[in-house]
Amino acid sequence: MAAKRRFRTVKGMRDLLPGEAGAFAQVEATARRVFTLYGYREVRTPVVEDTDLFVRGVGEGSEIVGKQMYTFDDKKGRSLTLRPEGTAPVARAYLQHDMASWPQPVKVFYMGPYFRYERPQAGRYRQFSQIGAEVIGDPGPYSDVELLVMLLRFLEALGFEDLEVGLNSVGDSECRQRYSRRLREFLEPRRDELGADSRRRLETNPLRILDTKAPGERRLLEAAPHLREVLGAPAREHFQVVCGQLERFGVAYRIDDRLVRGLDYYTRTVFEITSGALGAQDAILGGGRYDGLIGELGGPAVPGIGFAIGEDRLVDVLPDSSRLRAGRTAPVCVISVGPAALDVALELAEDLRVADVAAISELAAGSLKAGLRKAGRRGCRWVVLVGEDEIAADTVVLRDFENSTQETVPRDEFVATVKARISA
RNA sequence: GUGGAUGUAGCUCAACCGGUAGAGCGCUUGAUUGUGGUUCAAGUGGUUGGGGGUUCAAGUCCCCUCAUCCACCCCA
Repeated sequence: MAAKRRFRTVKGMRDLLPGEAGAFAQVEATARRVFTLYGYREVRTPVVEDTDLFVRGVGEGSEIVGKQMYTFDDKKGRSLTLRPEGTAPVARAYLQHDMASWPQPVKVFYMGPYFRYERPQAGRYRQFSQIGAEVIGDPGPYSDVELLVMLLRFLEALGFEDLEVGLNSVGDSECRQRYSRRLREFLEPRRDELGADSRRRLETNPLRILDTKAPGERRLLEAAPHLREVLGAPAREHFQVVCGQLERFGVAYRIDDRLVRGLDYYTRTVFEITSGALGAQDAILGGGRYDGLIGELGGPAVPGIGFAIGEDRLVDVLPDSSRLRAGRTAPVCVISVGPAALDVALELAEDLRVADVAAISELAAGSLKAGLRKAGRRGCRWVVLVGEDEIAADTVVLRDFENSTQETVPRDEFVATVKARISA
């Protein structure tokens, strides 16, 4: 390698170059538009939080808290953490700013970078982008439905068609405890059929055994008791309303008994949307209800529900229609023929921008030929040319690459002419 | 944290059984005077990820290391 000691991105982190960054911007703009349509408002919380917020919020038993956090001490010895997820910070903000005194429920959305120290892989980075939304303060199932419908609307707006919506209910904490006990009773006698990971989880978090990928364990679990069979009446009714309403709104979903999520705060409704076009990390979004989280953080018993979209994964499988609308450079390129017209070229480009026409100026070109070649490669369709002749005649040349035609127009009319040609 | 694969020019790749690197794309310039895309020509570009070893000789074999990718795990 020519430059062996050149700096590069840190492991698990990446640069988004113009093409990719354009797709991200497109996705974010769509999210803002659709979520705003549903009455959600954007919030931005800090990237760094008190470590304890995640320990308490996400759960000590979770893998995230256990081994994936970027945690460090600041100069005063406070333990801080780069946020690994977005719900706990929003819940914190809800309490800190007493949003309980706002009209309930509070509906917010947010987007930005998150950090998890994991081994990078397809669709998994140490810094990744999430777009999330939360509804805090309504315990009812209709909020679940509206949130899911909004999500589908958003994906539809981006041109997605064949996505799998998985749905389940993990019940309230009493149901979960009851179920954990049953599952343990069922699996304990078959302990030696389980892998090391699952055996460990048998003690710590039996529910997580459900989403194992090991074929042998999956077969074993077919005979296991179902989570939804032990749901208490309130959780069961909640889930029934959610399912019924989703059907009413034409949302195609699949009930997935094995769908349990890794963050400890989830209760009742949980969901996940996957894409077959991704690799092993096929979840492009996941979420659920967290009726106990705010209480866990020291607040009142306020229920909530939300989701997080893995923007990197979403962009990976973004339909071409959305991708094309992203990118795009300026359609007009202003070239000076020879150095004598540089100042005029600069001025002409500025005239266009003042008139709201995106223009790129080609000021570094050597020959006119080189300038035209660059304009073409940059994807510009029109070129405005000025040289000594044009300055003398007070005109500019407007060339149309697509039709290989050009016209000479008076300088004081060129902006209007360019606008007319572009919109034609 | 565990396992597998791969590291040769800015990018995508080639180099038979070890004989001191090559193509395409890109970039720059030119094909008469101020006109792109196609074509043609020339130029640019590499201590073969790094270190050590074996050998007369290593991109090629061995060891170490680093990085990337994929999977487990985890989850968005």
